[in-house]
Amino acid sequence: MLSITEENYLKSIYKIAESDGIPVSTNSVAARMQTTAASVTDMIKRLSDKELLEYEKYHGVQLTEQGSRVATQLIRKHRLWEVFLTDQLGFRWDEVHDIAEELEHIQSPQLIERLDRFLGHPRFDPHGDPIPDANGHWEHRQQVLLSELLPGQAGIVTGVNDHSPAFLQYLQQLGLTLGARISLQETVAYDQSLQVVIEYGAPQNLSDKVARNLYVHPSAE
Amino acid sequence: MLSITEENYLKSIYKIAESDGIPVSTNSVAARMQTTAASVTDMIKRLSDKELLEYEKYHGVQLTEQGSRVATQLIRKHRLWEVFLTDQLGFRWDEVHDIAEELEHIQSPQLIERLDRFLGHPRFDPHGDPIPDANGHWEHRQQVLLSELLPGQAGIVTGVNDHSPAFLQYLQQLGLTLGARISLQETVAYDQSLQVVIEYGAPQNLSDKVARNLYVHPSAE
DNA sequence: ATATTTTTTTTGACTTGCCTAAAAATTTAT
DNA sequence: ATAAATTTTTAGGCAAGTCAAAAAAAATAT
Ligand SMILES: [Mn+2]
Ligand SMILES: [Mn+2]
Ligand SMILES: [Mn+2]
Ligand SMILES: [Mn+2]
Repeated sequence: MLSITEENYLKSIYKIAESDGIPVSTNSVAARMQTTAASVTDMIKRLSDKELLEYEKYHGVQLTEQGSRVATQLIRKHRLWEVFLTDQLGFRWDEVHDIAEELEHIQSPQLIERLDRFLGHPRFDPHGDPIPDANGHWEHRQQVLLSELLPGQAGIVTGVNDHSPAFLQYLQQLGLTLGARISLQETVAYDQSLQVVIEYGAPQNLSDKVARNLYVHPSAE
Repeated sequence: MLSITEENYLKSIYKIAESDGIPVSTNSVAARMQTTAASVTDMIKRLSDKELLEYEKYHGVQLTEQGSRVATQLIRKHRLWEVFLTDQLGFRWDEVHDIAEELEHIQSPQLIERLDRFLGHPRFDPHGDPIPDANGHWEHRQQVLLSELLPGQAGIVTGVNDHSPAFLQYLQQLGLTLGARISLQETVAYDQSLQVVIEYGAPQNLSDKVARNLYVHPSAE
């Protein structure tokens, strides 16, 4: 059985590999885990001994099949609990991450399968992220960053790139929650900001920072 | 913030004090926690430093106000999660203890208050044990052990003294779940076993061991 | 090609939580 | 009251996980 710490390392390495590619560097893990490179080297050796990752000194790590499976199951648990927290307990989407960060470590395959059934086998979490099934597979949704839309195009909000409470709260305030419709009128050359219409409201301006952190499913316009 | 281990010690000490009285001995804690007396002495010192209990060398410990509060809130969380697992996820009463043993350590007062509301503010857990409220108070129910009933008396099952899966499964099989009616016909002097009628069925014999581990609310006959 | 900077590993040390074995204190029996 | 048994503490040590500082390797700049 793995410790909570070991599980968190595996999940971090998995996510870094997903976004930055492999191999995963010691420093990138240290940054994400808010710890030191020395601690990471230490843990990497232990996880390597347990055959959860492959480690070549000075050249980073790569999860093994087994390590990947642990990571995706953690992600499955994390996202299912997030659905529970929002849909059943009424938490807002910006409040659930930290709690799910703890709940994901509860050890009971039975619990998670029953929770999944209870929730109606949701395929996406409250932030639009896909929920892996018991075999580690998930649905890939066609989506692009808002910043990639062309003027005149519209889209349905499907997810976020930045999961910080600050960003999520701001989106909520703008009405840019999952499923909301947004259409792009024009881009402002000066600062890459966008002129958009949210749910047929009054036109307004969104920064490029917002646009680069919001996923939409392009729809007809 | 307390570690999971520290929390488990506090809960154990609280429960021992509840059943055996104070002060709580080092050995009794070691037995309940399945560890050694040396480890307990070690932890006791740490908890004493944190003012969660009062410790007099060689004379056992006693929880402080603060230590008691931590313990009752853990019990509250444990029992609320047990209700969730049985009522919402469909677990049997003999399956929930170990999972709740982990869930009780999730750190989020908001979570537990929302869970409580979601469950409809239950006052008893699936084993008939009372659930402390946010202030650490709970309802005291009038109940006696089945072994204390007199021949001719009847009662409604309200709880168990032994929480082991084996006992709970056996009770289930007998139909002796919470709310079931049981009437005592006579006691057998030879082995203290009881001749009983469960829910108006055929008379049958129950060992004194069962009788000493089942709580009933005496009712008219 | 060499020097400089950055990244990674090693070393030594600390805390938490655990253990066994030995010593000390307390309780029980005689 | 003393001896024996039991309980508790102390001592010394181990594994996990952490850190700061020093050393080594790799990457980058000149
Ligand atoms: Mn986590
Ligand atoms: Mn999420
Ligand atoms: Mn516990
Ligand atoms: Mn219970």
